Amino acid sequence: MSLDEQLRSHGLRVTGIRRDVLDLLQRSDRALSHADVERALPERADRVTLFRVLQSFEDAGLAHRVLDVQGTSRYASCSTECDAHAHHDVHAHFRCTACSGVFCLERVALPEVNVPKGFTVTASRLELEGRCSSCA
Amino acid sequence: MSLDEQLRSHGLRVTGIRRDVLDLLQRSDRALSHADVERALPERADRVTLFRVLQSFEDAGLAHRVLDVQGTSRYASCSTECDAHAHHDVHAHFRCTACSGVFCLERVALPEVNVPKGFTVTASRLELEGRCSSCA
DNA sequence: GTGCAAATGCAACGACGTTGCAAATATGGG
DNA sequence: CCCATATTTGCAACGTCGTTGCATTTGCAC
Repeated sequence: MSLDEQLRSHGLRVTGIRRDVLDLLQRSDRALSHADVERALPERADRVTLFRVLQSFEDAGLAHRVLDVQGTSRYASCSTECDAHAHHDVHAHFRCTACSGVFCLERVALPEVNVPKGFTVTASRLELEGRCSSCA
Repeated sequence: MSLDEQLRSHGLRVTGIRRDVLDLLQRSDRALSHADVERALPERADRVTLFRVLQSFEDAGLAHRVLDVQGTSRYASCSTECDAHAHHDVHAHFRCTACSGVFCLERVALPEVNVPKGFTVTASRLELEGRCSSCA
């Protein structure tokens, strides 16, 4: 499916910036921060616009947000199994403490955990930390 | 062990602010943000000082840092099994998406995960998300 | 008590993220 | 193809979190 089709099929209008950002995310092997995107974009885009584009992708289910070791948001394009309502809880992540990179890993079966009385769990993820191959 | 003894035994000088902050952390059932601490403190303390106090606690192994759903740092006092060098990788966490609260949970046995070639894992945690009892 | 290292307070700064508003643009209907 | 309109973009301003540098104060060892 082309970039334009993907955007439209998720209810988003097609614009140059959205096309460029989606392309970037899909080519990347890791989650990209707002700053990464700004740097890598073929043509300058307003900072605020990028925040909004990334947010629209998350709302539409085209990308999902994940925090890096510093607490900054990064975005990765969703695999096809994601949809707009349940695309937060299928990933395991690896966070590099050196470069702050975030990588999506395979799905894993997660252990059961007892949560305190009255708590409701909507998502659970396994989060790994360490050094990625570039920072080893 | 008294607050003062705990501070001293971790190589920290005893000051009023440190005592107050450590007391707060140990009484709390959840991880506290810098802003939480600032608000709850018996007497006004400089913002920067609080950041440094919390950081010193983390460095000394008296508390550990954990990010909430918004990516803001929160601190929780360490259990006795923590020490200055390896107190990052023993917890499972629950993050409330409503109030951004973070709660430390019991230890769990984590599943093995295949990481890409060249990656080194130094810590792994199970992270749960949902609503805490106060926000249900 | 005295001296020194450490802790505190203050000012300034930077990154990240948000909001409001005006101008530009994508898209559906004629 | 053009028009009307809802969306998107750009810009300015703002807020929070977190850091750094420096002067002052304070804990603590002697």
